[in-house]
Amino acid sequence: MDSPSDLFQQQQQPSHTAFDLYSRSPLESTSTGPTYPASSPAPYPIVSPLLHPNSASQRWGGYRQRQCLFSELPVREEAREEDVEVLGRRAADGASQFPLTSLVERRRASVSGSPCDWSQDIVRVKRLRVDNILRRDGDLGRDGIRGRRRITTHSTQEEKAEGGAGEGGEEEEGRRKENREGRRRQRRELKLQLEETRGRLMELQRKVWRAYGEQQLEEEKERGGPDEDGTMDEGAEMFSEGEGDDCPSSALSPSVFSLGRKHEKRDSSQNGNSEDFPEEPTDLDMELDGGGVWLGCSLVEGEWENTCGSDKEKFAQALKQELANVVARVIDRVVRLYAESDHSTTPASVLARETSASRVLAHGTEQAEALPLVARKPQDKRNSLNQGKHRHPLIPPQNPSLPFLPQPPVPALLPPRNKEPFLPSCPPNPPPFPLPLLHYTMQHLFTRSLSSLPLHKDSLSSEPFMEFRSHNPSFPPLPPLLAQLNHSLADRGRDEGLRVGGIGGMDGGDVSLYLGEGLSPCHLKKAKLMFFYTRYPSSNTLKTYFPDVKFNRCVTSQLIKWFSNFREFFYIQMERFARQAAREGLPTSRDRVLRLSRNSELFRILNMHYNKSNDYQVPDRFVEVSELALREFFAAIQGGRDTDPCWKKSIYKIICKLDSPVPDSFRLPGCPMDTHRMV
DNA sequence: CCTAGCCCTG
DNA sequence: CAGGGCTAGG
Repeated sequence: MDSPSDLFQQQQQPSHTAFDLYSRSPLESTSTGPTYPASSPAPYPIVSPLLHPNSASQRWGGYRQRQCLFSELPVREEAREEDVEVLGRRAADGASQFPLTSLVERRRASVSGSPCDWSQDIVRVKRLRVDNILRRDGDLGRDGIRGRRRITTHSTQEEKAEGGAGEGGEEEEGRRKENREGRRRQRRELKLQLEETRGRLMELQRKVWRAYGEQQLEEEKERGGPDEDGTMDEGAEMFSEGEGDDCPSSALSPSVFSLGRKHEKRDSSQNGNSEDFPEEPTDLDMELDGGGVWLGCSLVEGEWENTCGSDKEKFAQALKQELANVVARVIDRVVRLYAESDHSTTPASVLARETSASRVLAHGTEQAEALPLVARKPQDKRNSLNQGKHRHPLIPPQNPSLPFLPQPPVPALLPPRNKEPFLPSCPPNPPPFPLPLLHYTMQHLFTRSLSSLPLHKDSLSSEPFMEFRSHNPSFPPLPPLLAQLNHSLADRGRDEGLRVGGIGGMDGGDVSLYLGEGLSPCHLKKAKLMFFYTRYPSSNTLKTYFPDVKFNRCVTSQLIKWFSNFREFFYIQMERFARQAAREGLPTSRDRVLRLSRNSELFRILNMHYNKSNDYQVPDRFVEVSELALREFFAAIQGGRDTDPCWKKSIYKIICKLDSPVPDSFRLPGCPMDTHRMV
C-alpha cells in the first residue's frame, strides 16, 4: 500500500455516511472566516497529517524537507494572499492536469546536479545546529536562564560559589572573571558557528534560488521568452517576492523565522515567566532566529525528545502554526509553478480555465484587488474583463457547466443562457476556493496509489469543480477508499440486503453507500442528479463519475438502464404536458412559446423524481433542456407528427445533443450534495 | 455477436 | 425501477 491511502486512513475519522462527510466540509465549517484560505492555516484537511508528529509526518520526511527548503526562501506575508489568487488562476490554467509529484521531483533534481547535495548540506547544517543548541543549552544552564534542571544545577553552582566566597574573596573574584571570560568566549564561538550555519543556509538557498531561477528562465525561453510587459519571472518571483532583493541573504528574515520567533516571544510574555526566556534581547535571543530556522525546517525526533516538557508544548504550538502556514504556502507555490509549466492548452481547457479563473477572480473583491499586477498576465485579460462584469463575489460569472453545449438545433427556441444555475446556492461568504483546489492538488500529489479514483489530469480539464463548492469538493470520503481496499467490507457490500433493490429509504444516507461494489441507493441518487446534466451518459462517463463502483457488465448495464429509465420518465412527462398544453392551448404566452418555469407542475414533478430530497439546486440548464423538449413535443403534437410511430425519435435526437458536462464534484465517490441548501 | 436504447409489463 | 423483448449499429 502506498502512503497516500495510509494517510487518508490516519487522517480521516470514521464517518457514518457520505452525507456527513460532505456536509461537514471544511468550507462550511469555516465559512464565517472570509479570508481564512489565505491567512488562516489550520483547517486544511490535508495539513492535518502533517501535524501529527507520530503518524503521518514521519512518512512525509521527504516532503517536509522540500517544504523546509521552500519555506526558507524570502516570502512576504502578503504573498500568501497573492498566492491564493494566483493559485486559483493557475489551477484554472490547468494546474490540475499534471501530477505534481513529477514536477516537484523534476525541479528538485534540477536544483543541483545530484539531489544528494541538498540533503548533505542539510545534514551538515542540521548537525551544526544541534551542536549549537547543545552548547547553548549548556551555556544557558550555567547561566540559569532556562530549564528547571538547569536552574537547579545553576543554583547548586551558585551555592558552591557563595560558599567559596566566604573563604576567600579575591580567589572568588578571579574565578568569576574566568567564568565571564569563558562565557564570552563561548558566546563568540557560538556566534561564529551561528554565522557559519547561516552562511550555509544562505548558500543553500542561493543554490535553490539559482537553480529555480535558471530553470524558470530556460522554460521561459523554451516557450518564447519571458513576458514582455515586465512581468517578473515566476521562478524568481517565487523566491524573491516582496523582497525586491535578489540576494538570498535576506532569506533569514522572512515570515517563517520571524513567525517562529514571534511565537516564542508571545509565549514568554504570556507566561510572564522570565525564567524560561530572557526578557531583554541578548545574543541568545538572536539565536531564536536560528530556532526559527529549525522551526521552519523539519524537527527531527531526537531534537524533539531533547526539548523539555514546557518547551515541547511551545514548540508543538509553534510547529503546528508553522507547518500549517508553510504547507499551505508550499502547496500554493508548487501548484503555481506547476501550472506555470503548463502552456499547452487545448481550446476546451482554455475555455474551462477561463470560466474557472474568472470565477476565482470574482470570488472576493478583496482577493481580486489583492491580486498584484505582476500576476495579471496578458492571457488573463479576458479574465479581467469577466471579472469586471461579474464583480460581485457572490455571483459566479457564468455557469461553467454549460460552456461546451453544442448549438441546439433550434437555437431560437432556447433563450440565452443568462441565468445562474447555482446562484441560489452561492454562499453568503466568499467561497474559499483554494480549498477544493488544495484538495485536488494534494490528491494529485498522493493519489497515485488510488488509481481507482479517476482524478487524473485529463479528467479535470473541463471541470467547473470550483463552482461546485456547495457540493463540497472535499476529500473523497474515506469509506469508499477503505472499501476499495478492504475486501471484507466489499464483500459485505455485495450482500443482497445492501443493494438497491432491497432498500427503501436512502435519503438520510445509507450504510451501504460505499461498499465498493455494486450500486447503492446513493449511486442511484447520484445518477439521478447526474441526469440533470447528462441524459445520455456514455459508459465511460459513468465510469468516470462513479469511481467507487467496481464496473462489470452487470453494473454497467444497470447504470445504463437507470438512465434509460430516467429518460423514459422524462419523455413521458414531456409528452404528457405537451399534450395537455396542446389541449388547453398555450397559456398567456407573450412570446407565443411554451415556457417551463420553476413554479410549474412539470418542474415540480421532475424535481420530485430526480431530486426527491430536494437538496440539490436543479441547474437552469436542465430546465432549459426540459423546456426545449416540451416545446418539441408540443410542436410535434400540434403539427400532427405524433401519428408517425417514430415521431419521438427526432426529439430524442435533439435532446441527446444537449448534454452538458457533469460537475467535477460528481467525480468524487459518493453523492454530491448541495450543502448550502441544507443550511 | 455485443451493446445501447426503446418499449412494454409488472 | 427491473426484466425482457426487440432493433439498429458497430
